[in-house]
Amino acid sequence: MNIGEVSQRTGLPAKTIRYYEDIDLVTPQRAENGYRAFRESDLHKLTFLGRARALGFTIEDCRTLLALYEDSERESAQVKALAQEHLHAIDDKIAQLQSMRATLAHLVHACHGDDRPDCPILGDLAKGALR
Amino acid sequence: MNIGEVSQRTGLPAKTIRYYEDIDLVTPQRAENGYRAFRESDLHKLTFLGRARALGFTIEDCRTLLALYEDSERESAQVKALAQEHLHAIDDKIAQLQSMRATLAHLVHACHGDDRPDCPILGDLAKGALR
DNA sequence: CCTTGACCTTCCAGTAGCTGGAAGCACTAT
DNA sequence: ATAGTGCTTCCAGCTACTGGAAGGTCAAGG
Repeated sequence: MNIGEVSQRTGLPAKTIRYYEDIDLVTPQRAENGYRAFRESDLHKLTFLGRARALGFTIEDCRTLLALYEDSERESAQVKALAQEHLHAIDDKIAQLQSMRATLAHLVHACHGDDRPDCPILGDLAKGALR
Repeated sequence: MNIGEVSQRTGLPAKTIRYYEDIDLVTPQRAENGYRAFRESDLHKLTFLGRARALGFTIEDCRTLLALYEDSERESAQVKALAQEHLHAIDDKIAQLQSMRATLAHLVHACHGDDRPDCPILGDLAKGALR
């Protein structure tokens, strides 16, 4: 299977797939013409990676998950721990964004947004500044 | 005012302040010894930048906001539009994270997380893969 | 006067995770 | 033979910093 087909079937850009090879997440074989020759197992790994990335796992997390995935001796507790940690990170991020959102929404609401220059948004950003 | 004091008073790392000078967000004067000499107005700009960044505005947004801040002829509508656009971006991000969170929470919940290898988290990530 | 230590300077490199583009070979169809 | 697509490698760039090395400057203490 050439990279184009893999790209189509996984939904990952070819560039990304090459990059994943570069950082040793997949190691496709090579055809005689120098083209990458992907096996089904490579396709599965890439699908796996695509999903894990879509869930927001970092590349390094993905590497770990992939290793666990390939390790039939793994303890599911390890996977769960990693996922849970990531879940907390997501929660933190959501909380942070929501706090930003609240402040910003308040400011946007307060700004009349017309052709005059006075603007509570800028006012708030400059708070603490004398001018 | 030297960079150390500015750093303390704005809460921004000195490195960041130098970086902001590098990309022309602030242009402090120089003392004879080559040290950066910040005026009050630089401090205000940096405070402004710190707050805008804390609200998640990109550096380029900050540049625009700063220009509007300094422009007494501005129309507040421009500021409001920028803020609103950013608000939408934040909403999108929150929605995306919440969707991730839901999926992940479900998987975490489903995984018993013990010393056995079977793990619905890995199972789901591999979905579509035969193995 | 000299040294120590804190503070400042510049410059280079690296972070995460790709993405774009150039130059050039391989393959397919006409 | 040629055109067009797909593949290859390599280099650079993106965001917004951050870390570290090598070295100049300044104030205080002995």
